[in-house]
Amino acid sequence: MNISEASKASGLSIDTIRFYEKAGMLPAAPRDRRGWRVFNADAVEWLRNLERLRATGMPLANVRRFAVLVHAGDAAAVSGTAERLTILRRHQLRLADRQNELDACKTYLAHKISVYEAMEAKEQ
Amino acid sequence: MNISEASKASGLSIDTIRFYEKAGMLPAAPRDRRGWRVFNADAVEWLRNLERLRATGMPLANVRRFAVLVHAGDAAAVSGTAERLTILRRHQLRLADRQNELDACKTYLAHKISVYEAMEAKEQ
DNA sequence: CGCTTGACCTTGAGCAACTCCAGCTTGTTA
DNA sequence: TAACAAGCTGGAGTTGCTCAAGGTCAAGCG
Repeated sequence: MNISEASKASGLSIDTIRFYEKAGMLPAAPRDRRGWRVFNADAVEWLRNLERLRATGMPLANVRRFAVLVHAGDAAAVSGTAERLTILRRHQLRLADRQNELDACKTYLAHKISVYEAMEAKEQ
Repeated sequence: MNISEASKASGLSIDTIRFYEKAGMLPAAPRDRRGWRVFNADAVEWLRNLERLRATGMPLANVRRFAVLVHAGDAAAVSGTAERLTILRRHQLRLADRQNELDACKTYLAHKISVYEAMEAKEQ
């Protein structure tokens, strides 16, 4: 799978994928003989995870730290479990905040839209 | 009400309020004799609206356009209703996307966290 | 009455996280 | 063999804040 397919499959733009690679958020993609990046199913799955975390506001620095822990060898796979849990649990809390913001905005929009609709109806 | 009180009441940082004023997203705040900005209840309510829209990802350019329409005179208050509705309805759609992203991430986190918890339990 | 303090002011630089662009390489297709 | 499509790199540009330096001014204290 090339980068444009990986982009479509993950929801990240091509530029963003290259940027993430350079930023150490994914293991450097292997290349074909032309020098093009090749993505397998695992790589794409990881891109999707990155997209989820970033879309919901996890800072790059945290995502990078999580990435390093996930892609480290077996030794780190053990020793880093606690830290990974910490990062993910902190993000769960952030999601709750986001949900509140979303709900507040939903309410605001519903209200304002009904006001403007009433104004339009009266004008006409 | 001074800027630090307005900041606490709206959830925007002091710097952000000044930045929004300069960016034309709020009517230039009146000043007291020292040159300090003064915010009344309406101004703070508007800051809260800005906070809701931005926290949920409306681009500055759209917020600014909405702000201009809202704070224009009576003539524009009539003629701009349709455009305001358009802006807000578009944002409602964006909220639905955000909700989906949030839910997807929630699921992912719940799954990953349970996996890591199982690993921790086994280690110990 | 002078001095310090604290909260605000402005201007401008810095930063995060992309996004876009110019110019180059390479397999394929006509 | 020339053109094309898709990728590559390095670097500049954009958005939306955030921070820092240096300045003003009313109020309180000695």
